[in-house]
Amino acid sequence: MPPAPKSDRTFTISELAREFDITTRTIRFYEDMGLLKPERRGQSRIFTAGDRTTIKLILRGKRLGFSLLESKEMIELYDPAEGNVTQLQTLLDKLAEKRAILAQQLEDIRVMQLELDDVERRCREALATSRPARTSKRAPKTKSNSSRTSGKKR
Amino acid sequence: MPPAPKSDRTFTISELAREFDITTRTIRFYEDMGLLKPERRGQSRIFTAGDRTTIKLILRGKRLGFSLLESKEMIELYDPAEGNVTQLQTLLDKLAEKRAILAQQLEDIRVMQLELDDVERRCREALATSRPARTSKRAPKTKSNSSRTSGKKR
DNA sequence: CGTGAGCTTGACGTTAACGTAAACGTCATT
DNA sequence: AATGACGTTTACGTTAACGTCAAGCTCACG
Repeated sequence: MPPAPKSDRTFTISELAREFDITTRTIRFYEDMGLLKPERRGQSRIFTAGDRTTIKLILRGKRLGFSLLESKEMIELYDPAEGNVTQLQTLLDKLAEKRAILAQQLEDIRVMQLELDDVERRCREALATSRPARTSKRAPKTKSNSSRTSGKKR
Repeated sequence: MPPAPKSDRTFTISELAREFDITTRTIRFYEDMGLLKPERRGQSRIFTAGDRTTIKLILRGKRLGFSLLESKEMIELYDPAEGNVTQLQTLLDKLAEKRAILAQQLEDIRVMQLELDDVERRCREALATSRPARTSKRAPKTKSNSSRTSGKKR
């Protein structure tokens, strides 16, 4: 028989666990939550490429701080299971909602990056002035002072 | 007496709670976690502008899925309290760590946005073909079929 | 003076997202 | 036939981040 087309590949629970560096318990938990619906080969679960994708989506959601229910919502948006056809407008609304969240996150990240830039800059300055400057021609000069020893007594 | 410079303004717990739409319980919890260190006026807590900023940082962290401990770490990076001066290299390492996380989040958001674009596009297509098209000249045509009713029996 | 608004400190309850352990089934191999 | 390597279910435990009382101070106001 022909070597089953790659798209039909199935996975065991431990294969997926290894691939995504999660435990089998976690995968079973996702099933309990209704996020995965693997078929059964006797007792054992058989996962499809679709299940694998779902796990990817869940983990991406987690990296952005989404709860499992939020991820579930988004996955259901993406995969309009049943009856959703009658709810196209609702779907568009939810899409806008999610977009708003992502936009806020983008802004939050942007600001955080700027702040990290600032911290790093000051940190490098401190390094440069505390050490006699490696190849620099400028004398150490015992510059003003740490400039970050402001406030916060105690 | 002069009307106390704005930077010296202090806040009560409920003022901050209202401003950020969180409960006083939450603020006290943040204090227990060591994130806030308000002074005391007798029994009552007196919050400074710095405390207010800290709350802002915490909430921004939460929007990105950071735990309180993670936010605390970042805040401590930003506000090198004590002894950190000796750990400049460690600080730079942690900065790089945080940057990596933010970069991953940016990528995650980018992909999600693309996916939402895709869902929305198909959604609008479905709307256009299901309704007879408002000002269109093209006949409804009872197009192929929903094209999204693939797989997933049951 | 008592009453309400706002503050305090416990201390137990709750939810999400798993961890962990027990007890068992099923093969393939030794 | 026993030993692993893998799978299963059931069920209680754990952590984070608060929620939700309870009981009590304290101060201005009518």
